[in-house]
Amino acid sequence: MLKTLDRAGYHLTGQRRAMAELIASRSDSFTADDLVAEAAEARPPIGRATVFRSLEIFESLGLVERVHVVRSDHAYVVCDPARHHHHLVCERCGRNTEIRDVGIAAIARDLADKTGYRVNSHRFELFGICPDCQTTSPNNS
Amino acid sequence: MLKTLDRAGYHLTGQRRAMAELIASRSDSFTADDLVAEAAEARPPIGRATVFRSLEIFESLGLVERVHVVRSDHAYVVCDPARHHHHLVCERCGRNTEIRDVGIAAIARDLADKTGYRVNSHRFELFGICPDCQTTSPNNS
DNA sequence: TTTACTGCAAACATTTTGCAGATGT
DNA sequence: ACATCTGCAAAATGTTTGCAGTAAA
Repeated sequence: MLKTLDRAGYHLTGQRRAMAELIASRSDSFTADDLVAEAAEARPPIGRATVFRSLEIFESLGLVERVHVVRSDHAYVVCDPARHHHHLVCERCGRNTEIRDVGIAAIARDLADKTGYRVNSHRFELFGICPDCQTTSPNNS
Repeated sequence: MLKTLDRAGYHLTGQRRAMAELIASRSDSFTADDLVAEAAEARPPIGRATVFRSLEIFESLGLVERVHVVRSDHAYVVCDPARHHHHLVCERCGRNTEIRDVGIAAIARDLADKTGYRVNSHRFELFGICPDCQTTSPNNS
């Protein structure tokens, strides 16, 4: 992650290292605000503005991605920037599973043919309940 | 559209009728703010708060849907509430083409098997350039 | 040493809310 | 008549920006 930042010409500041650590240690999705809260505790502490600025950079490098979580927009998830992929997010705990391409690209190509659109990108996100949450507390609609 | 509102027990006020008309006349995607501007001109004029409240209702009834347009979140598109579908949005003009299910459901089912998640919903959105915009002004990155 | 980065606090944009009065049923 | 709906303006969110100081290269 740091390597990606460095390679892109960004300074490796203490804050960005701390950000990378905070983000990397997350297996679930998180909001900018979650991060702001944690970041204030980090060493060195990271200000709100910097969190947003970093997220922007991280996103532009494909290290994190914004997903459209039900009932609360703008969550982020960690990504492997190298591969095209999609996300499967647990609606209960926020856990995120990265999905390799599974034939969506072919469907997109097919739709391009049928509609005449030139399809530049697509977004495929799945929401559900992860295995762990299915066993724990099966209550909750 | 009005019928759907009525059947759901909502009052058919002048504002809601006007909203329905504004929305129905759109073949492209629009932001809440677009609508606020138009709504102020409508008769009867519709206030900001009412636009948001109406959009919320319309969305809950499946009459419109929020899509995650690149470079500007929170656009809305008109929907057929009866059918499961996806959206293909033109990045240039905002035009929206509704896509019937094209095998995504099967993929989702397959992923549920592989990951152990109970998949409740998915979101599949495509972005590109519509046929018209491809011929008109082919400049613009 | 030079330019990028950071924090702060203020500015912004967007959406929500309380309340008194208007309106649909 | 009664509950719902509306507008307004204020408040709550969420994100961005200007600027003076700080730190990386």
